Amino acid sequence: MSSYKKLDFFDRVFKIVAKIPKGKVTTYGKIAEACGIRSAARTVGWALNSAKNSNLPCHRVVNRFGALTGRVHFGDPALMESLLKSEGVEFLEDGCVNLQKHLWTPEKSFSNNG
DNA sequence: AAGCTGACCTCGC
DNA sequence: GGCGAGGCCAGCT
Repeated sequence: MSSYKKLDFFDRVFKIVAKIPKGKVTTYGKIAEACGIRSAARTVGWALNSAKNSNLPCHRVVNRFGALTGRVHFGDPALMESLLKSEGVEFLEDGCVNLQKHLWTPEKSFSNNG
């Protein structure tokens, strides 16, 4: 079943990111893995690049360190912090998100053509 | 049309 | 355990 359209993976990311619960954050790898391809972690980021044009909560997506890498696309890192903090997400001295508390794992339930 | 780049992660030595 | 290279997909030049 590896004959699915390529764009399918791309869309897959949008659906997952769109399903991220408020006050939670996930990582690119988790999304990529949920899509079925953990190696496509960077593609997930690229997907968000186009997703930033949508209403997807891109700010809830961070790297495995919890650092807000997409700050460049948001304009300012404080903006993402403000958004996340507003949702109740805690930050560490390093400026990273408390993944151990807010780390959310995407569900692959929808992967069943749902 | 071909090649490089991009918000990353995982594997190999 | 640390460093280096590979992988995935799409967009831009």
